[in-house]
Amino acid sequence: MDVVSPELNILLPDEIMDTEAIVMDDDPPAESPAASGQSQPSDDAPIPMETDVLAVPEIVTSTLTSTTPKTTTSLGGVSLTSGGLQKLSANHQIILNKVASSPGADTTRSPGTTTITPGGQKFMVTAIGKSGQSIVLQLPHTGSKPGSGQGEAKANPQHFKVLTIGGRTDLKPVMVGQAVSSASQISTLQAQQLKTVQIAKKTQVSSAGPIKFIITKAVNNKGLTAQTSVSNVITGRVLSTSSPVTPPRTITLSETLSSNSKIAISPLKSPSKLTMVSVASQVPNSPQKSVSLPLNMAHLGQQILVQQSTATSPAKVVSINHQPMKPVQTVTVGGPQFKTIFPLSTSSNVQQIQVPGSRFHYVRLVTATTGSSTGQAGSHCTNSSMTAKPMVVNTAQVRMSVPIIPAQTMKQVVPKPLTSSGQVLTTQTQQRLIMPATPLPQIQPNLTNLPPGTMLAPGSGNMGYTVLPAHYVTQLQQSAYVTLASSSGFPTPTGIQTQARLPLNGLSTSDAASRPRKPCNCNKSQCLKLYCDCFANGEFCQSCNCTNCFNNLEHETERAKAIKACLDRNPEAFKPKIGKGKEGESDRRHSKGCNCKRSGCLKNYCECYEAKIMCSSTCKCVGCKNFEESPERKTLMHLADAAEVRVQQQTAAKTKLSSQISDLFTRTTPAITSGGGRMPFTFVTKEVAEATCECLLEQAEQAELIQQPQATAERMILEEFGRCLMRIISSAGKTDCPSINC
DNA sequence: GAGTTTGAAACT
DNA sequence: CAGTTTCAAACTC
Repeated sequence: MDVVSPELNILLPDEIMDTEAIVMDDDPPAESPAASGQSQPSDDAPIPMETDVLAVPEIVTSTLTSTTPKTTTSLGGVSLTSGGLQKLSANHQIILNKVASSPGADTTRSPGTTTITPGGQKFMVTAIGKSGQSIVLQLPHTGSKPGSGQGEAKANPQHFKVLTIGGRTDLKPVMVGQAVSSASQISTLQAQQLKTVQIAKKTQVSSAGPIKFIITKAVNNKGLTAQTSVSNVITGRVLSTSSPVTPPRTITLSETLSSNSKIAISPLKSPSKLTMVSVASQVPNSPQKSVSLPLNMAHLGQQILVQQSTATSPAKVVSINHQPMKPVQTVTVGGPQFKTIFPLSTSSNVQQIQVPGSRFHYVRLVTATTGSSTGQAGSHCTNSSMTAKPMVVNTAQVRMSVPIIPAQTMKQVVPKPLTSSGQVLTTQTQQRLIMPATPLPQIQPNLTNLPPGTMLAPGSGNMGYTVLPAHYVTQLQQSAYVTLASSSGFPTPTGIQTQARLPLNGLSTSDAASRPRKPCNCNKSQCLKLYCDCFANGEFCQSCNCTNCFNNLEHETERAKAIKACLDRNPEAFKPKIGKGKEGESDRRHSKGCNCKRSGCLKNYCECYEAKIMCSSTCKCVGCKNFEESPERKTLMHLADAAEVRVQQQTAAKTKLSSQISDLFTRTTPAITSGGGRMPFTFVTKEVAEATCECLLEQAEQAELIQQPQATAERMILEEFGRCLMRIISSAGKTDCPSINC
C-alpha cells in the first residue's frame, strides 16, 4: 500500500518526515508470531510529536507482534495502550487494535498480526493509542508489481511504510537512516527502503483532547529510489493505477477517545500511490465509530486527487470504521479513474498548515464539533460508482493535514485562534474536492471572515466535493489555524501566532500575506476557463474585476465541472508550467514551452519571458530572442536593471526626503510649542503685519513732511521695515503676541 | 481609458 | 494533430 507517494515524501518537511519512533519489521508474516515477537524490542513508544517533548523517544514494536499486541506508553503521566496489530490478509488490512478494544471494535480479527502486502510492501505501524483504539491499514493489491509477490517479499528490496501512532509530542529531526537502523535490530532485511508513514497521535492529559495523526511517509511499492521519486515529484502527476484486480487499500484509524485528530498526508504522485487515511474518533464507552474515507490524495498538478473506488479501478480508501457504513458520493475528476475529492465529515474545518521549510501546503480537515457524535454519521450521498465502497464519514472530531500544493512560494498567514466549534455551513457529510492549489496562494481579505468549516459551504449541489483553492484554505486558516507544532487540542492563540510568524521560505508572514494578486478581468469565460488566471491558479476570484464570475463558492458545482473539463482536456492543466528548479538553473523551464510568433519572446506575452526564464527546446516560438546569448535579451535585461536601479534610487531619494521633512518637523515642533524659534507663520500674525504696515506708512508720511526726495523716502521706509523685522524677530521668542512699535 | 496586439486556451 | 476561434492579458497611444 502506498500511503504517500515516496516521491513527495522526499519533499516533505522534516517536521513531518520525522519519525523518532519507527517500528521496523522486515517481513513479519502475519502468521508468524515468532517473527512478530522479534520485532518488538520496546513496548513503549512515546513518540514525540509536535510541540510535546519527550525525553526519550522509543520505538514501539508491539504492534507488529501477534502474541503481545499491547503497547503501553506513558507520556505526560498518561498511559496509552496500543492494541495489537491485526492483519487481514484477504484484503490486506492492517489493523491495530488495542487490547482493551472498545466493544465496537472488530473482534473477529486476531490481534497482534503483522502486515505484509502481497506486493512485498510492508506497513510498519507503531501504535500508541488509547485503549480500545483500533487502527486498520487496508492495503490494496495494486502493489502487485511484477515480482512483488508476497512470496518474494523477503527476496526483494522492500519498501516499508512505517505508520507510527503514538503520543509523540514533539517532532524532532530524525534521519530516516536512524529509523532504518532501528529497524535493522528487528529486521532481517537490510536493503529495504524505508518510507515512513507517521501517524502521530498526540497524547493528552485530557482524554477528550485532540489527537493528531500525521502520515508523512509512504512506501513506494515500485521500489523507486529516492532520486526517481524526486523526479516524479517534479512532474507533479499523480495517477492512480490500481489494477482491476487490485483490492482496495484502506487505512483505518480508529480513535476510541473523542478528540481532535489531524492527519498530515503527503501527496501522492506516482501511479499506484494512494493515500488512504481513516481517522475515527470515538467516545469512550461508546460504540465504535469509524470513518471510511475513500481518500486518494494525489498531487495532480496542484491537486489532491482521490481515486474513485470502482470495480475497474479499485480505490485506495481511507476508511474510518463507522457504523453503519454508507457509500459516499464522489466526483470524478481528471478522468474516469480519478476522483478529486476531499472527504470531510459532517462538520469539518479546513485548516492550512504551514511547515517552515516545507514545500507543501498542508490542509487540515477538522471537524467542527469537538464533542463526539455517537452514531451520527451525517448524510451520505450515494454514487453508483461508490456503492461498492462504503464510506462513512466520521462525525467525531477529526483533523487531517494534507499537503496539497508545492510551496514554491509558500505563503504564511497569521492564524487566528481556532475555535473549538467552527461554523459549519453545510450539514451534509460530503466528500469535497480539493482543487488545484496555487503556487502562491493569496489571502483574500473578504474571505478571512469565513469561520472554520466554511469550505463546506453549501452550494455544492449534488456534488459531494468542494473545490477548494489553496488560498482559500489559507483564508480559512486565518480563522482557524492549527499548526503542526501545536499542542494537543486546539492550539492557543499564542502558540499559533508564534508558529505562524516564523519566516517561511524567506517570506515573512506579512510579506506573503500582503502580496496582492492581480485581479482578473474576465468577461466571457465566467472565470471558469484557464483564460482566467485566478481559475488557472486554483484560486477563487476575489476583488477581481470580472463579470459573471463563477469562480467562487456560490458556483461550486459549475466550478467543479469546469475543473473536470480542464483536466479532461489536459490532466496537467493545473500543474505549474514552470519547473521547480531553482531560479537560474537550467531545469527551471516552461513545461510546454511558448509558442510566440511576433513578440520575440521578449515581452510578457511570452510565458517564458514572463516567468523570467529563457526559452528552451520545448518552445515552438518563432524569432525567439529569449536565449542566453541574445543581444536583445541582454539589452533588455540591462535596461531593466537600469530601470530597477533608477527606481531604487528614486525610492531612496524619496525616503531620504521624507525622512528629512519628518526630521524638520520633529525639530521645529518643540520650538513652536515653546515659543522660542517659532515658525514665522506663528508670530507674523495679521496684527503684526498691520502694525508693520502702519509703521511703514508713518515713515512715508514723515518723509513727505520733511520733503525728502523719493529715493530718500524709500530708504527711510526700508530702514523702518528693517527695524520692524528686527523687532518682530526679537519679540518672536519672547512673547506670544509680539508688539510692533514704530 | 480605449484600442490594438499577442499568444494561450478552447474549439473544430 | 493542425487550423481556427476565443479570450484575456499585455501593450500602445
